[in-house]
Amino acid sequence: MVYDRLLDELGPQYWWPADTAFEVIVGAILTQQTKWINVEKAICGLKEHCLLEEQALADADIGLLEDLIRCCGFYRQKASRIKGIASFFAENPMEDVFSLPLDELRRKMLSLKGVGNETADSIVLYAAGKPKFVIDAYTTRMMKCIGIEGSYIQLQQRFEAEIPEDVEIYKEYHALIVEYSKAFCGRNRCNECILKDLNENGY
DNA sequence: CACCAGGTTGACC
DNA sequence: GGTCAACATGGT
Repeated sequence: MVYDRLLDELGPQYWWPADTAFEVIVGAILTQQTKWINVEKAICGLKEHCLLEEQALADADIGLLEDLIRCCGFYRQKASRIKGIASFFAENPMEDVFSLPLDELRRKMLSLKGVGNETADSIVLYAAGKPKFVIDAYTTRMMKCIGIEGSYIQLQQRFEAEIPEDVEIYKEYHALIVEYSKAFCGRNRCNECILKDLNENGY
């Protein structure tokens, strides 16, 4: 299995690095098309200003937010989006929202501005701890390299059908694919070994 | 200097 | 249903 090989080669990644579920959610928006190192800087600044909390972030000055997250790019839309999402969770306690059935929770997250498929699944998996496999650009490219193309949902269904429905495995596998791709794959092609392994030994 | 990073949205077909 | 420009900074 590719999962076992990646785990063996790279070791556990322990994603998502964050102190709280709310930090995961904010980070999920900030990391869109952005290197994690820049997200860490922004998270750090938000923490210094005690803004990594639902009500505080919801009430924060938009100009201050823009300054604090400028290093993440798309800073104007991201500032208004994390503020909007903070307002939602200030009104709807996370514990209540996360206790919704998985599909309902996912739809609820998708209804928030700034939350698309990947971000919704990152929140469901890494913040709420429920089994939804996250498909990102690296995963999409890896699949394309072995001849499998499809919509986000189609790729996700394929993964979820191939591997055990286990939150810890979902978390690690996605993280491993990202780290492996960053280390060994080019922009338009994947490492030959993993492709061969995927074809011959399965996910 | 060109290219890309752990995407999403709204407009349009 | 799908495609596509726009969104923006920081590092190689």
